[in-house]
Amino acid sequence: MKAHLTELLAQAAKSLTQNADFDASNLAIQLERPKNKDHGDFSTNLAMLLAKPLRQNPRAIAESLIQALPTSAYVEKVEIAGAGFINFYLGANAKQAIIGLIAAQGEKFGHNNIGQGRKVQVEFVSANPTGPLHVGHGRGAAVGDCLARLLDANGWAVTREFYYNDAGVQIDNLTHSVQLRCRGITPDDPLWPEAGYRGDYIADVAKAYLNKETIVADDMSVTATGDVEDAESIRAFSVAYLRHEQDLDLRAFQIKFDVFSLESALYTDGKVESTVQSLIASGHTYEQDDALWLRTTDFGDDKDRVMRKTDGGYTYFVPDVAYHVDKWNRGFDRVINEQGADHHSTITRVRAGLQALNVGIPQGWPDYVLHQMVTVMRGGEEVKLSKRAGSYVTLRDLIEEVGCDATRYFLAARRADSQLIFDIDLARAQTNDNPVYYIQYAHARICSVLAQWAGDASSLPTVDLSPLNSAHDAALMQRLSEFPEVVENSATDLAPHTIANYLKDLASDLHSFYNEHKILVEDETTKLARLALVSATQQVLRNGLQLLGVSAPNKM
RNA sequence: GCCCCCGUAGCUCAGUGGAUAGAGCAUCCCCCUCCUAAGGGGAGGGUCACACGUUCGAUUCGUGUCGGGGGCACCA
Repeated sequence: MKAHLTELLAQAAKSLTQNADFDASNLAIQLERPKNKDHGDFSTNLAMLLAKPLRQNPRAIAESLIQALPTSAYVEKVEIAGAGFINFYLGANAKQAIIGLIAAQGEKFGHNNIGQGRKVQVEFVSANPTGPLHVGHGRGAAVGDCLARLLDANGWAVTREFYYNDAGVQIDNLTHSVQLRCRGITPDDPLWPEAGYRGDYIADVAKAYLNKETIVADDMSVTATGDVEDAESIRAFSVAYLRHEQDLDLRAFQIKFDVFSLESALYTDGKVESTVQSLIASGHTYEQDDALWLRTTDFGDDKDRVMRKTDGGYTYFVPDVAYHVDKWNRGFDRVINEQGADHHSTITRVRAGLQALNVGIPQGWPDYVLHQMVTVMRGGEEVKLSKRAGSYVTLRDLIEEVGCDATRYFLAARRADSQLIFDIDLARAQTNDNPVYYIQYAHARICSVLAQWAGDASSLPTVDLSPLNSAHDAALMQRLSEFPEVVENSATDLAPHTIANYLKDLASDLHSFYNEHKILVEDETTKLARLALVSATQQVLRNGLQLLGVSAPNKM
């Protein structure tokens, strides 16, 4: 419908400007849905945009545009309003058409092929295997998974990837902590190192290690030797144990990854070394103070960065650059890294490293979506501690307390770049305070009506829709027709929260409609038309909830 | 000190160049002889942090100030 109106306007603008020395063909025609119902179904500011080049006042231009507008079977009325807005009022037939479209497309309604099957990788969570996942990882998981679902719905071939650092200082600390626990030393002992991990789960790892258990994680399997002196065995076992813990966290959150990437593999495969050699060959490096530096200031950084430390080891961003070269070589047209905002400083360095290599990677590749911190509240107070992890709230605690659906919804329903307050009491509430239940309830209500009707739903797409002429009918149909635009914009902006907002609005329209109109009425034509409308609504609620990874229950 | 994000109703948050700035909660008032009241309708509540610019038009863009958070190591 939008494309249809855009075409009408383009033709009008063309005929209007053909005598002026101004080319209207490359004019970006903006068509929006007015917030105010009195401003029609669609509105354009085209006349205002043409005011300057044509040197006429906007209202006069609007007048001429309307005169030049080709006739359309869908447009009922066109009006000029305000400073020169042109408002379109659609006929009932145009609005009702959406019901047939939804029925025909089913679970594909709202999807498009903008991605054209191109490869995109979404890297998210990427927690180091040093403990259970916490709320912050949960936010990354909810946002990242939803991004992946959105891109999929927009025609991209999506790979979900989890990268973890299984080498380096943090893992040394982990190994040491487990080893101490094996020897019976606890965190309250004076011998316990400052950098050691203090959570109770470290004791669980130690116990399992001493029992010579075998751990099978999603991407590895390790059996403990039980030898307290064997640091290498402890390291491998601890990493596997905690990776497995994280697998369980992710399973509880219903998130699956296609690929797990290990930092250590970048070293063993020689990818780090070859990246370093390429960087040296690029001429963007130099030696100073016994260290090797990358001149990241050539690419917009505020100071150069050390690549190889005086002790011979590489700094963290070097394997990170190697990892992204690997992503590029794997043929991803697009890469989106979903991370906590505390990793913000890596962006410039990784991109600088990739540009320095000069292998054709576009500037600004890869994309980043950074999420801000999560604060968990219960009973009006901040929750800071958990039994398992000690110093932070774990994702699994949260899922166990409020459920997977509510946790996913709340963590994905806010803009990623805003700080998020997670109110446990609200997320648990089984009342209309809680947007998750509000949306799911709309779906369940429809299911209930359809079940009581007990008719053949496959006959609904072809029924006479003419009884759908009330304001509530129109509002609901309009909302349904917006879904494809929401799915597209949400992916373009990498903003999954707009899906959550849309669903809340859709549920609201459904509840209003439901309250105003009885569906299972005597009059057969009216009944079938309303059933067709709620059936279409049910489909869109499902499709939307699917994008969030939230269930659509038939009963509540 | 420098960099990034945020600052919108009492609270949690949408909106991000356009026409009277929205929702939910909270407060107050209505609606179940009726398909799930986990619902609906209505009222009150805002100098869109502040200032100056750009624009026909700024909550939205730019600069600065003030708040909140995060990052500024040869840690990751």
